Amino acid sequence: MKKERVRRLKERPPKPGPVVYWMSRDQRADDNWALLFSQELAFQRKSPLAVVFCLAPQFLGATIRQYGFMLKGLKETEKNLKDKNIPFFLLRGSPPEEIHRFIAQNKVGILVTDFDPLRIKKTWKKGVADKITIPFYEVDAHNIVPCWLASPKLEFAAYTFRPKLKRRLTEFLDEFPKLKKHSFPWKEKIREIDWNEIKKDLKVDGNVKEVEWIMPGSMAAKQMLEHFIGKKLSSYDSKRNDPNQLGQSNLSPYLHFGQISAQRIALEVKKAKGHEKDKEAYLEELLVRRELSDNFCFHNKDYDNFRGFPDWAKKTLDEHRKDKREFLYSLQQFETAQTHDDLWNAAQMEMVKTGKMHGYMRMYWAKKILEWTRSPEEALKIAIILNDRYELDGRDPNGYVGVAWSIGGVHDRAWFPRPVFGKIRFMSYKGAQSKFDIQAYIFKINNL
DNA sequence: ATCGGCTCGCGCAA
DNA sequence: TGCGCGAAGCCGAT
Repeated sequence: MKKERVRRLKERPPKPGPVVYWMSRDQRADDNWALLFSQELAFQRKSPLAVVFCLAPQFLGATIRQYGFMLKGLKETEKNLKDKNIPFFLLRGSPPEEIHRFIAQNKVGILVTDFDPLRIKKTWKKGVADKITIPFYEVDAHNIVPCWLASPKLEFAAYTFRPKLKRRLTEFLDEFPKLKKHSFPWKEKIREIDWNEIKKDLKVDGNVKEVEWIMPGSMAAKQMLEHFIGKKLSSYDSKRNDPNQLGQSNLSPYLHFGQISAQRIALEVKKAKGHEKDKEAYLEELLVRRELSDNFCFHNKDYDNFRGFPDWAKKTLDEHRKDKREFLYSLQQFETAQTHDDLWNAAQMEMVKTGKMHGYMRMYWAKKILEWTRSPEEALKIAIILNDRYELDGRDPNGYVGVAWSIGGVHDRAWFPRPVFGKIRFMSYKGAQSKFDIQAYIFKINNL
């Protein structure tokens, strides 16, 4: 495995004792560079290896919808790891404290974790690094080209990022080695995890129900990928922006929880039969836009607030603060889909009912929140609250960048000015009408 | 249906 | 310093 996928978070001489992978963003046993690196270290040292996941009692407003999806995926991962003689421990509580406690109790020699650009994860890792006295590594198991290598700075747009990413892609888009059976057994007794009890014990919002149209876990993710390649890829370019066509890959919930690796998807799509145009359209989204989202959050501490917008966008939004808003809605009115716009309401209901709004509608939805609230700050806040509450793939760099693109011109350019939006790109009901059958979409959502 | 204008700033060529 | 062009558009003219 390429050593460039690994960074040191803490330099200390290694101690004897097991290698532990603190799994967080990449919740899978297969195709996981952080786990593969951990096993490589453990074999070199002839030491036991374990995977640890720390379940935070609450996480950025997540509900049972997301926790349920995650826990079922983790249960499967526990089994896949067990098949390789790698124990899986589920801790509960504040991650810095619990990880530190685990390391001390089990006399761990080296700690490895996966990469995540979000603020809360950085804080957790810093908390752990400050407490421990062993080497601590971070592996980018989520991106194909490690985030810190793809570009050393905040990229202005996709066109500035694309050539940098592509230059590195041939080098990093390689096959995964197989996870091996681990031959140095864990010494202590391994307690069975009672998954039902853990779910019952959660103190998260139970009002946003779990969804049934998509099955959680790595196995289901692979089936979804096969289905996408077999049935949808060949018309991806023409169908993906029509909310009435089932043209999207539906892989984002799995990608968000790391139940499948983007690198695996890219390898399979490249191998697949089909037109280059469709493959390229999909790979553009999977690679360039996804990894650009990590770039944005990694290099911009204000990735989820107004200060993170580009200067031209802040300036133009400031100049239009006093513009008259034709409609004004509260969070509660948005949440319950009580606007005057039947298309907007349908998009909101799609998200509430299924946990996944169509990609085209996500743009329209967020831009209308800007149009119908008192300030861009309020709009951004409402969009993030709703996205994180209902979307299976909420709390993801992709989500933050999506609303920042819609409301704050991030990775976009200036357009002809108009009220409220200023030079931020506008989208209209009429425009949607010219692209797809709005009534058919509304009908479909009402009948879910 | 299709086209041009609208507008900003990065990155590269000169 | 100039120039081409970009993550998904809109609008009005033809």
